[in-house]
Amino acid sequence: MARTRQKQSKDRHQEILEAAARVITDRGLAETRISDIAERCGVSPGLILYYFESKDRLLVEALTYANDQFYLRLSRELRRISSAREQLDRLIELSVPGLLPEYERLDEWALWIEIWVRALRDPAMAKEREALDRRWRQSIADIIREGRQAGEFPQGVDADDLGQQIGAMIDGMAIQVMMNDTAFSPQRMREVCRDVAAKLIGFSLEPASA
Amino acid sequence: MARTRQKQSKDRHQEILEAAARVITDRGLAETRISDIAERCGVSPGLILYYFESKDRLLVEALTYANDQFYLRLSRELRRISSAREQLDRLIELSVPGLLPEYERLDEWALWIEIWVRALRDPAMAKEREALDRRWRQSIADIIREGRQAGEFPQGVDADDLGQQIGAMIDGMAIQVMMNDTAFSPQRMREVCRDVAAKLIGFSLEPASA
DNA sequence: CCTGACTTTGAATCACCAGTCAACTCGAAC
DNA sequence: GTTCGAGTTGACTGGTGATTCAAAGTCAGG
Repeated sequence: MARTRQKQSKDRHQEILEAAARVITDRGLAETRISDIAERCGVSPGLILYYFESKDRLLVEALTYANDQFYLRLSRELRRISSAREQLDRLIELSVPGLLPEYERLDEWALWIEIWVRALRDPAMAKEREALDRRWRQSIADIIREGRQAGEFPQGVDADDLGQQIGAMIDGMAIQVMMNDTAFSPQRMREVCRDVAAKLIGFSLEPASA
Repeated sequence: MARTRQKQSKDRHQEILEAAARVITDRGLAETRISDIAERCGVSPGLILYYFESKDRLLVEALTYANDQFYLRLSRELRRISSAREQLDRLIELSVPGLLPEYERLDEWALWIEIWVRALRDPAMAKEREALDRRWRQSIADIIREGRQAGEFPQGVDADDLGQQIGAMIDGMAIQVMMNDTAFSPQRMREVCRDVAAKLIGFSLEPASA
């Protein structure tokens, strides 16, 4: 059946993307060879280029794919939480590098930095990056809007602006944590992020929960 | 004279570092060839490796060198300003990518991202990065301490913690601005940074100056 | 069983580039 | 003016890795 073939082909496609993301995480974009990806899939190097036009395109797709996965997981989780406060907490938790080892997931942040570098010079990557980033900031802004509607958060600064500010803060701190485990621990990042987010949005943390 | 030789040699050393930083800014670390650097210096490729043990060491030194230059410029400027408020403003101005074209300087931030990527896997780079970053956050914390001593800023959160928070915010926003000129302009970043910094430190901006 | 399209292989090609090296230049010291 | 050695050149080497390709394998449908 054409269907079977198509499905098989699609699986392989995805399999390669996953392997690529994994290799990039482990070795870095610069040290990623097609043969590494092939090895990880248990196939020959030639096959990689049978499924992808070029190494470059594959890499961009892989970076995008990995970030998509993260986003899907994030929004699936948030959908289950009703309180905006708790949504925000969870979003922060999921965004702190290395805080939740149970996930055994790729280091999303290492991939983000690779995306940034590449986006500086590769227009295709730049475009993808913008979409990914917009979506991410949107999630934050949506939580704030919901929280306001529910009366959990006060009115105030434009929600999209806050999304941008809180997003920037998370990005900046994630870099520190990722680079420099000792001076700035994941736990500390979580605390500070909650704190600053509260201050920016304008609600106060219960003294007990700090 | 030995002196002359030594000086000449030192100039060449620095000349190569500058050329390297320039090439990295233009083409990105991944696309930087020894021959590009040589060409920029107007010398032959062989000479580059006469002065530097290997390409890798040269690149790390060049990234460090460029950041040093930025820091020196920054602290030279800040030393001339007595008001902490104005020091903070100036620090923000100098940190916003592309805000002050008159400098015609390298894009420091593009280099920072390269530093981050490399620091993820190269211990030598990681060490340099940490020192550079510490110094940078220190500058912010020092401004806050001075401002408090002078009564310009209220007492409050630990100055080093604030340095970390404000530093992270600047990092995060700089990334956005650098990547995405349209959605977040340098001017806007300056405003937002001042705003958020004021909120975090706990002073209020005069309505007139906004 | 055959056939033909899709998948997979791995050897061959091709370009590129870091690093080496033998030779050359040239100013300084004597 | 001769020697010395740092500075400089650019051709060469060696290795690497993306991409190509012809051949082989697989499998669904007839």
